[in-house]
Amino acid sequence: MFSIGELSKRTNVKVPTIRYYEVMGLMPEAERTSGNQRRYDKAGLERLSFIRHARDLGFSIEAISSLIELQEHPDRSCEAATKIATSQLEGVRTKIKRLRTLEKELSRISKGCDGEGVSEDCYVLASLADHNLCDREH
Amino acid sequence: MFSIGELSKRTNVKVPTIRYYEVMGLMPEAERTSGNQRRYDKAGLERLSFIRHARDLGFSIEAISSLIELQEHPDRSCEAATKIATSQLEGVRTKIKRLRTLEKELSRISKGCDGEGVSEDCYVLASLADHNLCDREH
DNA sequence: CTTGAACCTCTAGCCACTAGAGACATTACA
DNA sequence: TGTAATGTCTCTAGTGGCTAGAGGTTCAAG
Repeated sequence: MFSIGELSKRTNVKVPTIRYYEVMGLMPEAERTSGNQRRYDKAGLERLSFIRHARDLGFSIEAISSLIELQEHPDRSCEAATKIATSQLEGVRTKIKRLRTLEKELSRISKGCDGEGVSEDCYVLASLADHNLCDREH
Repeated sequence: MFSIGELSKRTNVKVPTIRYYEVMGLMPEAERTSGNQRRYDKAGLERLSFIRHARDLGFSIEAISSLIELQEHPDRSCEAATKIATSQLEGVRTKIKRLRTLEKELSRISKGCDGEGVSEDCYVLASLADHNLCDREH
């Protein structure tokens, strides 16, 4: 049995965040000492590691909620869990695509100003002011 | 002179968002009709297009604030504006890197379950539970 | 038994909006 | 000119995923 601070150290999740996960229903309500402090065991540690890992991979609290429910009702869980993971993957790929477009545009804009000294007409500002100067949609 | 709704249509920025930009100091306080409704002219339209475009490129409200200030004091604005754009570009590149790592990991995890039928041990859930199953850090 | 660190609950703040309530203004048409 | 529909006004509160701080209690070491 260990305290919330111990749990925090072992998982690299901050103390208030652990309490937040409890409020959100991701962490079960912890056992308490006579003085009302939370105590955790191995199960708590594993649960929090799971949450942490999933958050690191960008899963929302809601998605993690579903995944935890699936863990607890293992019939058919695999299919459903894969679906959640796949949709997460799709989201990530979409974000990457979008960011790549932004990257191209921003690097074009940033480079515009650099060397040559038409100093009273900033290319960065001009580009932002006029979408027509852009190479592509974003 | 046109209304906030007109401006909204022309820029694809929602009406409450325009008001929000005014509160945040990105949009100047608009002229008002005798009945207290906002009226805009070409300058307002251009300003909002600028903001919209910058937001689309992921600039924060704060960064846009700085860019607008630079627009209004054009001495040395180019250098400073380029700095802001470059830092934005850096941020975007960092995000892309991170997301690529996630993508690899998620696609590995999602594929784990698909075909073969070890149905009582879901690979998605197992992977999330145990970071050691991961290929790399994230 | 005392001290100091860790813990408790509660509230508010972050960003960039978005939604909704309830009241007033404008506009199109009869 | 009357009226009805639509647009606009301000204000407050909610979103997600935490984070910070106040003010108080409990625990563990010496």
